[in-house]
Amino acid sequence: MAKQGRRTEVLEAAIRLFSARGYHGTSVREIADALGMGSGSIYAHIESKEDLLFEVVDQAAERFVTAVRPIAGGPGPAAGKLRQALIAHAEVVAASRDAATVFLHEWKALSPERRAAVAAKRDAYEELYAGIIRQGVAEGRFRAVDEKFARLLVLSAGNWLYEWYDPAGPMGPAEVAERFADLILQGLQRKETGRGRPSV
Amino acid sequence: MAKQGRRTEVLEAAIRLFSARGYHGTSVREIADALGMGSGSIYAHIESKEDLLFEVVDQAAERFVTAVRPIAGGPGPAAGKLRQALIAHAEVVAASRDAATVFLHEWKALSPERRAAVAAKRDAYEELYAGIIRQGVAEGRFRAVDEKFARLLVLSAGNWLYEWYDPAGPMGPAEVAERFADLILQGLQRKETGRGRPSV
DNA sequence: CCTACCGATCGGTAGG
DNA sequence: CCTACCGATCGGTAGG
Repeated sequence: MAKQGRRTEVLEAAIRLFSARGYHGTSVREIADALGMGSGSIYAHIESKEDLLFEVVDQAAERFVTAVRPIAGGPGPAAGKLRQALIAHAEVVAASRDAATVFLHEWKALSPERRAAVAAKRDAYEELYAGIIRQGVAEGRFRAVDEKFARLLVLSAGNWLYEWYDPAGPMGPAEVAERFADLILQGLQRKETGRGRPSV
Repeated sequence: MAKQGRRTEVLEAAIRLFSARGYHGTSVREIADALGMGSGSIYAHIESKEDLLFEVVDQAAERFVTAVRPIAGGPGPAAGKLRQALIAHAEVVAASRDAATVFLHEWKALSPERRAAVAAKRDAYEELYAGIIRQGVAEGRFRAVDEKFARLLVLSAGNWLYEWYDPAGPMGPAEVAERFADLILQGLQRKETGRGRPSV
């Protein structure tokens, strides 16, 4: 418990520092300093700096997949699933914003094999959204849009959250997600404007 | 011309390397190597590594603002401007993807003063989109959505482009931008589905 | 633009 | 978890 707890503290310090300064911009000494340790002592808890990065990135990827998978595979119409998936995504960002930042920003610093492992998880995550969109089109509730672009629009909004969302701010993650979901589902343009084709 | 051309080569090498490995992950020696120079010789062209980063980031920011400002300030309905702005944005990414990556990824590595200068340009850029959206709402062509979220949705799609868009791929930047614009303007959901409120 | 070099810092190890 | 230390590499400078 003590050793396990200390290891968690090392992870948490790494998340904070990697998020703020980047992987290459953070030294092992800085992580050790944050815990009041000597710079060599940290190797009692980790094997290498890159192991630490992988653990942070992989855990973050896992959190997203775990949160959204049951929604995508669950019952109900696609629009509701899309809304719930976005809420779940935003909640993960709100709860682990620094880890999400490291996941999205620093995976390139991993070795090729580990990068591939993370890419596989990210692909699996994106496929959850693709499935929801295909379902909506198949149900006839969504327009027959290109699935790839609909998925990219949703993921762009979700993935960009870490850049601007402040968990300490006035708006909760669910509220933020609902607004994006409304916009994505209903569009920016008024429906009754113009007759037939949209004005531009 | 010779010296000026060489300096441009230094910038271009820095863009490529900063984009691929990050600012802190790239050494001055690697940039010099890419140009077949000794590691000290690069200081005949630049004053410091951070100066180099600032120049790359600032130039990229300038490209986006320059491309979109005339559209936002020009004539015509908001929907058309939004479409044109997204196309212009995608064209900048297509033409300078690595520079856009450095701009969006590495600005945190700048000194506080320079970071503030870049943030000001980024804010000005975002304001261009805010203006277009306000215009659309004022015209009655856009739904009375929260301007902030509409702007964030557009910018998220645009800013995430550098992560997945391949300029060498089959789809041109204008085509990509048009698809996003259609989705954002019209929404994912069919209009005639359900009566009254959307199904979820 | 080169050669030669600077002090500082890097990730990591040894031995306790 | 500490102290002491390793070779390698860092950004940058001097003198030509």
